[in-house]
Amino acid sequence: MAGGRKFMTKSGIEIAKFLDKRESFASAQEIFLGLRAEGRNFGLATIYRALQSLTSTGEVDVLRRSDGEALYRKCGEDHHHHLICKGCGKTIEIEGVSVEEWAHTIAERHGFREIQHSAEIFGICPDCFTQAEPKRR
Amino acid sequence: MAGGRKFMTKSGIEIAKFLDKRESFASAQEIFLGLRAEGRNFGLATIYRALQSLTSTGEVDVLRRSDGEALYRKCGEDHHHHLICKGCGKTIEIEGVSVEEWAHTIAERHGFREIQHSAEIFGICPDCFTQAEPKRR
DNA sequence: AGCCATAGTGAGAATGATTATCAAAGTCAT
DNA sequence: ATGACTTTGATAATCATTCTCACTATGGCT
Ligand SMILES: [Mn+2]
Ligand SMILES: [Mn+2]
Ligand SMILES: [Zn+2]
Ligand SMILES: [Zn+2]
Repeated sequence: MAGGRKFMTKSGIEIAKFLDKRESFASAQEIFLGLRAEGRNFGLATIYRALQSLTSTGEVDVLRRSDGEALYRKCGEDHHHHLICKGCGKTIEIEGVSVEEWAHTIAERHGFREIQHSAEIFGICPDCFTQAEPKRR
Repeated sequence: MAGGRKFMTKSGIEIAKFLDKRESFASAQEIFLGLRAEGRNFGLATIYRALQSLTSTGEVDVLRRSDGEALYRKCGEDHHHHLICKGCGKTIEIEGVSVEEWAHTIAERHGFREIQHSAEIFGICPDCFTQAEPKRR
């Protein structure tokens, strides 16, 4: 299901590596600044291009922040959902057999085909709950 | 859970009525043009303001299109999810006891508090599947 | 009716993420 | 090295959303 691995440019590989080191979702702008902070300057266009390529193959997951900005994360190969801390952004990959069944059952009941679904959980992680200050954004 | 009904301006009521007549999600821009087509001109600022108020009370649901644009819909009072046709936009409100349980279980297992969740299903409705041409966008 | 305080409106400017341009720089087989 | 092709990135263009702020509508009061 993880689309045929696509060719990746030199920059694309760097950007994928950068995402690999992050545990949380990051926006294109954050990636841009994060790489720059490491001394490696890429153009924004290059970053957006790489991100487009990476998401099209499923190598990178994307979701939308409440303000509409797109967030990217390098994830596991297989289908999964996310548990995300609203405080620090910590992200845990989760499975959801019951969700898969639910989506399938509902869709079938209404005669829908070519089904997709989204399901994410947001909350405050234990660290952020005890600490006054969340670690990061 | 449906927040204390908030005061609504005259324009806000009109905009809520407009959404009431629609079965699908609509963007702010579509609402703007739709109202204009009915001869009633509202400023975009007014529409965005009303939408903000309506979503804050939970009277109107909001979700993000894949391109990031926000979509709004007048929905039922109680908590629910959506089954949305990718062809015509037809939207069906669905319940998901199993999803509620899943979210709760996962969150508890990882010690997360203040839980929220999102879960939507997308597909092609029977009408759009048989017809060559989807009705609307 | 006339006056005044306050809330609501909307044209237009500002913001900010994303995309489009396109010329310059890199790659690579011959 | 030459030429064909790909990649890059500074910059401009888009476009949804928010911000400004002068103007209008409303409602209480005399
Ligand atoms: Mn799933
Ligand atoms: Mn639910
Ligand atoms: Zn946290
Ligand atoms: Zn349909």
